[in-house]
Amino acid sequence: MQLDERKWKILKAIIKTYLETGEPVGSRTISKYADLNLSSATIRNEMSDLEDLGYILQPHTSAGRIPSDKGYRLYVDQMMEEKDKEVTEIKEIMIQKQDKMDLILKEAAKVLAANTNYATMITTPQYRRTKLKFIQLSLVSEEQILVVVVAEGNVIKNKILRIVHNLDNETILKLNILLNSSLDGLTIEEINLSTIARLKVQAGIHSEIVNSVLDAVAEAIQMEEDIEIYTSGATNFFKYPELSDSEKASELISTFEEKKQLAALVNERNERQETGIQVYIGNETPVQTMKDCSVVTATYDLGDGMQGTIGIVGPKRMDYDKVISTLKTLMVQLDHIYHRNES
Amino acid sequence: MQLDERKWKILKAIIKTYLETGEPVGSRTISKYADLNLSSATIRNEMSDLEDLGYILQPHTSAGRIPSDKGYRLYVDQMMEEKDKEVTEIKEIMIQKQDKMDLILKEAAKVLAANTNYATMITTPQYRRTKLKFIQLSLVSEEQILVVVVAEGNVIKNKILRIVHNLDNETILKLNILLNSSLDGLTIEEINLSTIARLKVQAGIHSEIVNSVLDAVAEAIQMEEDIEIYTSGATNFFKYPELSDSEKASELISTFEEKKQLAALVNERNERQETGIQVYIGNETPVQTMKDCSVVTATYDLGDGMQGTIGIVGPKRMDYDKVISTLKTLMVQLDHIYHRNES
DNA sequence: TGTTAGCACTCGTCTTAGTGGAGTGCTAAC
DNA sequence: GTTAGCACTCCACTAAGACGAGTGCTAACA
Repeated sequence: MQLDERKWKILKAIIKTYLETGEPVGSRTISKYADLNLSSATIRNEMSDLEDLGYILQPHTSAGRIPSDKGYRLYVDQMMEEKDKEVTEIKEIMIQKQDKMDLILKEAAKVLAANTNYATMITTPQYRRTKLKFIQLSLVSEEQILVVVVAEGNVIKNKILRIVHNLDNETILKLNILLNSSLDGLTIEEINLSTIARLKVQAGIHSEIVNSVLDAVAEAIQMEEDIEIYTSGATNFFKYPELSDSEKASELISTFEEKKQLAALVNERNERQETGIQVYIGNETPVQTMKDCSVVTATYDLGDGMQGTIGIVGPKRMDYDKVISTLKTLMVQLDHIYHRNES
Repeated sequence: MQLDERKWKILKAIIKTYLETGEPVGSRTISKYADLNLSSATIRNEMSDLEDLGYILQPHTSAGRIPSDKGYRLYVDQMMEEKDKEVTEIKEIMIQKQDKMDLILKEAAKVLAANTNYATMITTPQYRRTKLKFIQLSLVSEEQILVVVVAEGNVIKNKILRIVHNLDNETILKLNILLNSSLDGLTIEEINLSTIARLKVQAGIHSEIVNSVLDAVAEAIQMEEDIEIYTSGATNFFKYPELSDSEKASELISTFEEKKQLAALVNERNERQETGIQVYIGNETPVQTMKDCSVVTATYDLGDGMQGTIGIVGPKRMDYDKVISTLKTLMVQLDHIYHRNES
């Protein structure tokens, strides 16, 4: 059996109604739908078919129907196609004077949560294949030197090193020049053993410092350790009865608090490359605790190979339509903000 | 009427039992207590007195008694006196190789939450009256300079400035020397208008850069904006039936997620200077949403005027004994860790 | 052949009444 | 001053019943 025009309309009506009410929807409710003009009995027949096809299901006999994961999936896929061009507007995010991306991201998570009434997460961008831009050593006190590493995209890392033998400013200057001239513009993969060996020879008696500096460099460019995940609106789960019983809510909120588990969502790289938006419904999610939820993730791209992920977690009866539009808008905005700060 | 020895013993027994079970405790339960040897009837009489005195109360007729805020308060005050010298041991916090205080604090919040089964929060240290140690300007690209400000306690701030007219390295060097010689060792209060005016005169045509740099300095030393609060174990609220109904739990967890409201706890500076530990019971708390909870805060002090706050939020029937011991131990540990990293 | 009205049936939810038990306060005796 | 005993209170739990939303099926209609 195929999904004809009418069945699709009915399915859509069921899903939409369920999204609003959160309760199983019956045939009479759907029969009142304007552009159908069918009696409840007819609807019942069609619903029975839709159930056989696996798009909807009954929580128990004599209850209405609710969409199955398969039903949601169809709905979402269909919708993504329709929405693909259109990008709606949401209010400009309030950006405080701080030009720090971190704060903006935190704010974005908050705004998103407030707007959608779902739980949200956002990661700091990951600097894949980022190049070194600048290294600076300075003598802070007699036995401490400060290492500052700037990578492409103005990612800055500091490290304080303890040193054994005294260094004078002139030596530091020389080391600075040496380091910058040897390493400038290289990616982490390009700094290999031979580069390092050459560096050490040139550094002479200060080769141990080179080691420490390289550690700092590695730390600065290495993303793994440094990826932060900001979350907001975890308590929104309480707004949806199907998720708000103690046990489920506790699990979900814990997951959000822990953050580590959320990394799984980030790392699942988007198969849906075209739009960068990925929807996981129910069991499709890589995070087990979210099996009763739907998760929508979007990848934002700031150029220079910097990418981050935004995610929204809510009940399966999520307003997919709005969520996807909002995410798209946000991605565009992040892009703007970033490039405005840049120039 | 005064609290005689026997009443005090009974009150303690009631509170202890209630701390464990979380349910109103009746006279028979207490009568079984070893070192009392009284019948339930006698206990009932005493309990009636204790109720008149306001130390315990009945949720409803024919239920057992639970401690009132006043009862908890007496219990806690008494206990703090007893525990004042003793500092117990808990397992060493796992410190990863990172020598960053931030990570340690996050970890500390987690360990504390896991250990106590309450929700915990910890603030990054606030750098009051911190002195400037070092300023470094460097040319990163043609129109960007990097400002690095190091304050006492090795707090490092970075800022990227955009510049209009080209600067050569020599000018930068001069500015560096100028800035460091004028500002080194000063606190934020000591950098006043006359200092700034003098600086600008000396900087000549580059006085606008001085402005930007001073902004960065202010930002680096200013604590307000920069105080981070890490939280952990917010879902522990679910473990205590009296806090776990949707509404209360949601409010509490929101408060923890928001973090802003938590600042109120931090800012209430400890009246109890001697130990640095402060206990708020029920309505005593400055945060309204926690009126059904108890809050224990401790101030840790890393020297150099750097202080932070650790807090634990749980049900009123909190294991005050353990919490206070644990907090004390943690404070000592933070101190150790910090000074080990320092030297 | 597709659509519809009608009806019996199912099953979850809400309400109500009833029961059991934990705990108290009071009184009288030791 | 302490204790045993008893009547009383009130919550928590359970079972039974009423209600209603929704279904599936059948028969009639266009």
